[in-house]
Amino acid sequence: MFELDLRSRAPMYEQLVEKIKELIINNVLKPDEQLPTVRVLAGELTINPNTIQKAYRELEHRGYIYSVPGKGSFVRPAVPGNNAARLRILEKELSIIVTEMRYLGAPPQEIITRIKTQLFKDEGGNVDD
Amino acid sequence: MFELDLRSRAPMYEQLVEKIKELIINNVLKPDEQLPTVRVLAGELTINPNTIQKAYRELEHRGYIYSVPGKGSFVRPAVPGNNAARLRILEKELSIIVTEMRYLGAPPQEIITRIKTQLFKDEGGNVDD
Amino acid sequence: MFELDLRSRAPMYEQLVEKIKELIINNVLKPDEQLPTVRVLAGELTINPNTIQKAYRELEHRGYIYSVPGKGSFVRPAVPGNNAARLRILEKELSIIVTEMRYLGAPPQEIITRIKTQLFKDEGGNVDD
Amino acid sequence: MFELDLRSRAPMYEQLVEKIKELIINNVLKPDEQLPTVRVLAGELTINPNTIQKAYRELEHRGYIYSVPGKGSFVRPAVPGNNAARLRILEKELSIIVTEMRYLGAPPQEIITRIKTQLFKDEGGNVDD
DNA sequence: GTGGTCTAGACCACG
DNA sequence: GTGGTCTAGACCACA
Repeated sequence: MFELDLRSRAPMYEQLVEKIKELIINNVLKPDEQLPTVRVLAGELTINPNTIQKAYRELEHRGYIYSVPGKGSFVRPAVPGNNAARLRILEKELSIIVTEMRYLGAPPQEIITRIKTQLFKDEGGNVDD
Repeated sequence: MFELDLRSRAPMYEQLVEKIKELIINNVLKPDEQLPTVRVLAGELTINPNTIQKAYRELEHRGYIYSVPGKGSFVRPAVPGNNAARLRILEKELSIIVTEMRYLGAPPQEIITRIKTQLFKDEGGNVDD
Repeated sequence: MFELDLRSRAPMYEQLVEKIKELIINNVLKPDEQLPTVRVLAGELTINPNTIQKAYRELEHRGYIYSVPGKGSFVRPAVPGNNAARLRILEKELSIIVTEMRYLGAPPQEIITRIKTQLFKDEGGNVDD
Repeated sequence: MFELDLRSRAPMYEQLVEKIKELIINNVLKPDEQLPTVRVLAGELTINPNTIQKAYRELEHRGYIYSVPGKGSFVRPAVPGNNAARLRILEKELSIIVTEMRYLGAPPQEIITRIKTQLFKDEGGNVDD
């Protein structure tokens, strides 16, 4: 289910957080769906349960999941408000990346097209301006 | 000139690398312009010269500056091409960010407009004089 | 295991880099094999751990090893391709050396034979034209 | 006449030594031909005369030129004996380079061809002594 | 006076 | 116990 890069400089719990966050964002893990338990996931990935625990705690702290003691961890449904702060950060990161791509010689039109494709990819095909 | 976040979990040399890279990309630091010397910058930021040197060395490895022993460190002019690998990484990062922004409820059209404005803001005029 | 020349003008970390690179290239250190830990090697060579770390970091930058924080450093398996730049440098160096050998009076045929023997020594022994 | 790379990490006097050695080896500078005086060369390259001086001293030490006080520096004719030590070093360097090229995926036959071309490139031409 | 190397010793995140 | 970060302070080659 998850593929971790043992060679990566990024700590494993961090990789786990990103992977799960991606699954939630891409709607692979549906709202209120239960995540694998710490023990099960630790068994599948053959890594320390503490590492899973840490990743789940981090995800909870960032608002992507919620834990019910004695039951498990579940995907927290997205709430379209209260994300202003996170969005500001993402906008800044996006801006930095775009600037660097341009600096490295990527054609601006190509960058735009790529973003559009990403934004509208499963919406019905309106990629026009 | 530079502001470092001492509380951040990112190491100081890494923060320095990102800051300087940004200045180069945004053409604040011009090609072949000399960077502050290791000792001067260490003095200004009141951190150890070795930390500055590590940041400069990293920037040199990544191709953004070059160091001439006994003279100083200078901005390496960008060479279009041979950046394919780096661009691929950036494209992936961009994809992930855009997906998350969409998930958090950011209006797609607004994202596009923002990027366009940024990309074409100094389209007509050359940035350096 | 490693012998460093303290009198050499080449910095110790650079000598280490070359030595280890040679061991990897000659398959003495196998792919994914763990290198001695920074502290162990520092102990054996009676030099500062930071010097070892610098060498390891340099090897990582050059793509010969990878480091997993908390686990150790390992030989990165060679990936054919993407080495064009490095190969161009080596070809130029080879050209310069051969030219000097010829200038110093080394018999050309002897040079060829030596290289052939080396290249095909573990391939079946075809040393013919 | 000479092109120095100011960006290179190699010290300028070292670059000078290599460049002049190459000219001698390739017979561009003939035996007993006079080299430019320190002052003239310093003027042409717009670098410090001390740097030229150091390069010439190094070349003399390595046996490629000889200096006549009050007259200038001259190319020392190659003596096909007494080069055994230098040749052994070059053979070792050659061996290392070939091994790395092979490791990086260069076809052995191509390496051989390259060396042969280099060795015999002006075989039929003038070998006057 | 510059960048570069090296040492000695401390602390931290990670698994 | 690992690699990684940072400090404080020393010495060297180079131009």
